[in-house]
Amino acid sequence: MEKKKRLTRAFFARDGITVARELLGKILVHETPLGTVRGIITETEAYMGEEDKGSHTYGGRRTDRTEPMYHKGGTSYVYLIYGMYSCMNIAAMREDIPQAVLLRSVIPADAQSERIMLDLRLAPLNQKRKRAGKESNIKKHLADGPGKLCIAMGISRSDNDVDMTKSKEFYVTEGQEIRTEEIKAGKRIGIDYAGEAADYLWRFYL
DNA sequence: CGGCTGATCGTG
DNA sequence: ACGATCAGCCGA
Repeated sequence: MEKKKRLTRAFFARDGITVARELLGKILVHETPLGTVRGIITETEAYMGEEDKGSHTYGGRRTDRTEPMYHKGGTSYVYLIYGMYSCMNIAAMREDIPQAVLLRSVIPADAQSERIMLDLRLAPLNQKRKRAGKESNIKKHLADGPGKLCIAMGISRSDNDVDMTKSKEFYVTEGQEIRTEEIKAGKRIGIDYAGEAADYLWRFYL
């Protein structure tokens, strides 16, 4: 396993759009009970603080839930959505500036990660119904959505408000070089209520 | 592939 | 009440 450098505070202490673009190709690492999971980040969204109608912090909503967004760049923000899924974000900028990047999609960085992701993804489904044969379909959609990403990487609300520039279990490392022409931009997903902000091209993917 | 629906619960 | 969602199911 080649050694990759961990991303430092300086990386995250920039505006959310820059961090969102530059996180593409980087590797999210999480220590789980099943082993170390590494995912190459392939899709992100920027949430740009108190002026962004799409953001939880719009209008200065600094609450217990949104508090991690106000923390230093590199702080995790994991919240429960629709009562049953988690969404994983990393705060950008500095203390009191609540910009953040939603991680929407990763692909496994190695064979061990792929195996663990599959196990973690199958577990809840097996519980619901004794359905075999779903494996091939799950493999095609291992972590291609914010909820699926969290399940596949074993991320839950216990991973909220972690300083990812310091943690030994939860951090981001350098990955593969991405040329700017490989980065595509689109509208953010699932924020139709956000008025004109729903049309901003703040979603980035490879 | 695109569209629709039920599931489920912490937060404000 | 309401989601920064997902799986399952339907029809084309």
